Amino acid sequence: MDNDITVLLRSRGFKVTPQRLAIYEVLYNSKEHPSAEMIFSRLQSVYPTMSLATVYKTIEILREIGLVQILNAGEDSFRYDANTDNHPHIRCLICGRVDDLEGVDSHHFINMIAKQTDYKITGQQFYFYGICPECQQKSN
Amino acid sequence: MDNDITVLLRSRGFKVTPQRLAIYEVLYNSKEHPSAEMIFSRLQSVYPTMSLATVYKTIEILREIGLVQILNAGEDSFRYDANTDNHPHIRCLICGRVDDLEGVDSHHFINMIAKQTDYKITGQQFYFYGICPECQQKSN
DNA sequence: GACTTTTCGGAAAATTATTATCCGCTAGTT
DNA sequence: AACTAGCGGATAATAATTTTCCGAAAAGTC
Ligand SMILES: [Mn+2]
Ligand SMILES: [Mn+2]
Ligand SMILES: [Zn+2]
Ligand SMILES: [Zn+2]
Repeated sequence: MDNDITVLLRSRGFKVTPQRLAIYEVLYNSKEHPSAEMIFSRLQSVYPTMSLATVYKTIEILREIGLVQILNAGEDSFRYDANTDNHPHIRCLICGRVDDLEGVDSHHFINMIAKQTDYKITGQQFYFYGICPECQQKSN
Repeated sequence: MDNDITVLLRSRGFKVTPQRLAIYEVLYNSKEHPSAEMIFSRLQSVYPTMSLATVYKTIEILREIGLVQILNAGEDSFRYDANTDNHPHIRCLICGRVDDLEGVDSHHFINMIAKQTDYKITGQQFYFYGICPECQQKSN
């Protein structure tokens, strides 16, 4: 994985830097769809001088080379995901966590839509919201 | 319709003003899911002194009383819709227009998701992107 | 390894959609 | 007509993201 990103960056004319590797590693090892701020603070101890702008600039490069996707879960900031497969997400309206919706096959639904529109569909995002298991328990 | 909103506003303790009626009317008579800025400039000629802040404040009230829904089509600003049914939207990546996807039945898909997650689902947004018929023609 | 070129990271300022504040004014009630 | 809670407009504030600028670091060349 560390090799994948190194090769990819270089082949696309981007330099390989510790910051870029570190930011990707946070995303790659996380299932919580961190925001720029979350990535930034997670790396504070390792890279105390890192700028938030570096996080944003790096994410844009990672998106460009196809290593991350940008999620808009209806919050005031974006979330980022190293899983670039198009998969649906769900956000808890109480604690704010954003999770994957596992094991969902959207193909049938998407094909149905494609047949009913004159648009040429190139992508889609499905966002659900609700209450996560933990928050359901707490409210009982 | 003009009566509906008047009654609704008053019954919820909001005053009925020309600006509020005008903003709702723009949304009600539009199929293009205008942003705050679009609503604002459409009303410039009729209400030259209207503030953009008034548009935002009014939209929030309209949302609160259930007359509009807020759409996040992945742009840098929100879109607003007087059709408060939960229905999918599609945005053209070339010209930027946001359209309804008509005649789509999402119930089966949503029920399938609901069965596969431990979340209690309370809502969802389906957002597609692609190329609209007009832009497809132009690129030929 | 030294030299050169190109791109980068960090700090700071800029941008921009949206929200908050403040105050004279208006809608709705009596 | 008078009263008052809520409003509209101007303006400032907020906050996520983007841009700018420059010394520094990475990759290519010898
Ligand atoms: Mn995900
Ligand atoms: Mn719509
Ligand atoms: Zn929760
Ligand atoms: Zn188009």
